[in-house]
Amino acid sequence: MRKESRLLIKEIEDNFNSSVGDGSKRKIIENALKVFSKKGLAATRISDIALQAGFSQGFIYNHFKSKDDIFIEIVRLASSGGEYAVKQADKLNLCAADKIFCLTEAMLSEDSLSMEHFRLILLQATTGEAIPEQAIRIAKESAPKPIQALMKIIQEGQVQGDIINDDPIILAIAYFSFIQGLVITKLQTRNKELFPDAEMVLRFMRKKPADESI
Amino acid sequence: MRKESRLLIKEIEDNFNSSVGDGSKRKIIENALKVFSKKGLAATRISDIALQAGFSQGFIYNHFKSKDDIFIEIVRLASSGGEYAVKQADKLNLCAADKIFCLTEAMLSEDSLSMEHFRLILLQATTGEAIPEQAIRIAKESAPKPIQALMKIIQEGQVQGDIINDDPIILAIAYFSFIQGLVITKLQTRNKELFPDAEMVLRFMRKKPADESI
DNA sequence: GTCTATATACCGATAGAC
DNA sequence: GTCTATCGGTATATAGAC
Repeated sequence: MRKESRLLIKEIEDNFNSSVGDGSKRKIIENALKVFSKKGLAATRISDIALQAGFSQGFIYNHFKSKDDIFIEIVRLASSGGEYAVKQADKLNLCAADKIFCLTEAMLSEDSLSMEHFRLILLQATTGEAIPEQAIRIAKESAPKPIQALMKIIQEGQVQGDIINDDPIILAIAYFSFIQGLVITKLQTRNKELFPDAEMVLRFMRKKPADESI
Repeated sequence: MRKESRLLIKEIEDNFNSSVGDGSKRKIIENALKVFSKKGLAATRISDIALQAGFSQGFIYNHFKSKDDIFIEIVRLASSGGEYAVKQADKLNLCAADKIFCLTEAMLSEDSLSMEHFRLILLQATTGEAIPEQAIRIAKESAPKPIQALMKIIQEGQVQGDIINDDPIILAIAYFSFIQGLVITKLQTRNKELFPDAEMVLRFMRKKPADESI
């Protein structure tokens, strides 16, 4: 993995850590994130979260009004995370194609745990119907932002001649769909060897397969 | 869309229709499929299914032992569907790359409704934890089958010189991940114009971008 | 600040009517 | 074959103890 990718991962995790607050509330959110991403909103019990966080069931209600309330808070966090990752990638001192390469390595990395959970939460928030109205609204409103940010990098890459001259929006949508699917697959199989790398992923938008030495 | 893709869609839908049985039980399954794929197992109420199917709540229990029982039945149907689609694509009288092209068009088509729902159900069955043990087992056991079937076509394409000489398993995994992600994106946005086509999707495994006229 | 105990409501499943 | 009524279990959220 490139050193810039590692930097990116660290920045993403740091951003998560600083967004999530402190004290008991932080503990609740961190653990709720894990449980929600595994079981989904409807199937997780407040007692699951409490147990995982090391508190009693009733204690959760000192910090949150309801289960939905916790979920909405997490969706809010997750919604800002995606855009942040792309923006940080854009700040790297690399050509556009390499910025996207590092973003991809970061997003597919085993170490981007918060990223992985976030994508699952947003998945639930946008595909499910048994989700608080407010969570759906937040997720839908923020969905275009990472796409917009990536579009900008893609256009830069098209000018530089590394990226295919298709509609940048469609390329960006294809990109995040691919990443989404890969994260899900990784979660399902937990097989680290038989897994596509960033090089393969980016081939669908690269003009020349660059140099086929992997 | 190619005519072979339309044929494929028809075969997939027919296969679904003939697998699902008849009478009231069929009505329950068809409607449970819709509700489950939207809300997830935990969040759907038996009454949701009953309402959607036009029956009373208690009537469901004349045909199924429990809510889990319905879900397991659907997972069973979904599990056979994916492999069937790939096998049918393989029977098309085309070169390997074109078989995969048609498979892709079929899977991304608006008309492959059963396919879309199936993927969502399998997604739940493999990523969720609050899922009946039997459903997880069925889903996990069947997961490698479409991959195996696609691998065979990919290898054929590599011999024919149309597909990149990467590990066929990894290419197949990447392919289904991509499709999975795209189906989810399509469901989230419902925007038919700004959407990648089969040509773009397949670029990551094509040796030559063939002829770049789209 | 944290836990225990409880009320309130809801849902899955059953039993029995038509 | 289909529906209505109901029981029992379980989870959320509250209230009050320590």
